[in-house]
Amino acid sequence: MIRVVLADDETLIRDAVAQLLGLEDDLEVVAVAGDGPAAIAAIREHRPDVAVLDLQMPGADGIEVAETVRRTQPGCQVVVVTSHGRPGYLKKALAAGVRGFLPKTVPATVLAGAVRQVAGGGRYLDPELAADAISAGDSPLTPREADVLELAAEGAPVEEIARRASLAAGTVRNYLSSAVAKLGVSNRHEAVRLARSQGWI
Amino acid sequence: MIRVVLADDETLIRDAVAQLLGLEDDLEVVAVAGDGPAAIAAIREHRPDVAVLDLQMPGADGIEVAETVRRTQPGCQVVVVTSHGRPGYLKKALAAGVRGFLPKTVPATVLAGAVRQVAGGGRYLDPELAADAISAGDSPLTPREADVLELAAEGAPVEEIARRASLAAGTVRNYLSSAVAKLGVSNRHEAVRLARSQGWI
DNA sequence: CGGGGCGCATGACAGATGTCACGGCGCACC
DNA sequence: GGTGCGCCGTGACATCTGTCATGCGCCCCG
Repeated sequence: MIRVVLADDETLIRDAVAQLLGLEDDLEVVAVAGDGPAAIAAIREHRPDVAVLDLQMPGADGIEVAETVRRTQPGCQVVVVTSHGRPGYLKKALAAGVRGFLPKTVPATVLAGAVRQVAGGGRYLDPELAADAISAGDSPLTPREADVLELAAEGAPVEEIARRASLAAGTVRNYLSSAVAKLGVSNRHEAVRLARSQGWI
Repeated sequence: MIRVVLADDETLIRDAVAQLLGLEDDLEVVAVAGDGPAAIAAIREHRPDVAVLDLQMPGADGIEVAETVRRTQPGCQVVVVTSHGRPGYLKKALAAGVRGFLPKTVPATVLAGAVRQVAGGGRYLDPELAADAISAGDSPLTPREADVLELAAEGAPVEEIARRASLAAGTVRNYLSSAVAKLGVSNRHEAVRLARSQGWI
């Protein structure tokens, strides 16, 4: 019997997926959680074989939880499920020791299969996402460029970004400018959108 | 027995929720669909008592589907489920004849209860969302302001917005300026974010 | 040890944006 | 039949952005 802890912030989805996994003969959902910290606590307490984590959760996202789990409980394998299949997310997830990664667009049987796969020491990556991640390449942005672009994401003016990043306004403009150039777009907002879609910020 | 058609673009969620509803003694999921047009076709073919629709779907969103259903099959009641509980969405949904509206954060039992409620001719609105929608008030934006703001949402420059809206650049600036003033924010991007969060665009 | 990349900053300039004032047109409501 | 409001536009101005050139210091790698 494979013991599973499930975390997703949407109760309806959590209940439904828990039901669904519970119907499999060899799977048992031993606990569920609605946010990152609760997931960490549940995994610590119930010591499951596999943790199925939503990528987007309040408190701590699936990747942060995965990192904690890897450090504190190497025996627990992590599968991440997400609505947003950004290439950068898959890379970060793999770096965090995640063994399974799939979008919510897959059929239920695939999730069950992935859980079995990682429980047996294997891996399961969604082929589409894996192909995207490989072909997408790494982020061309330097760390500071990414920082600044992230602060620019909410439409804040340069001056406010500068304050929040403890930089001079001119420096912020330079970073934004080089990010825009690297991404081949025409203004900061398109740069934000592109970087977001790739999971670079 | 209440016959249900379920539509959601994420297969995993669709499968899971279908399972879950199917476990209820008095509910029967007679068809599922993964996008708007497929939902319309499935409802036309299977003539369910209740249609449970995700708000975000490719092709036609839950509200468009609801409008079609109301026109062509008044006997089929619609419940809309969403990840994004924007006040404006609830208003639009009610205007489209939707009888039930709830976020995906509710427990599974609530969804089943809502389905029964609307099947019996009643309504079910999530109390939180209903309160938000009432207190949020209507959009202060004029139709054209909303149009222009929507076109500005992707970070397009004024000139492009003007072309796409068939307006003079100065007029676009005026609309953006008045939208920014009405929303009490400091630039167009914050205006877009606020209007988005309220479901006004 | 000498590049080369990166972080940080300044200054200057063109172009885009936000603001304000103003005017005309059409429509609905009193 | 006026009065208001929304819609559409122009022009001018201050400010913000995007771009470019340039400089300094740091650290890593060959």
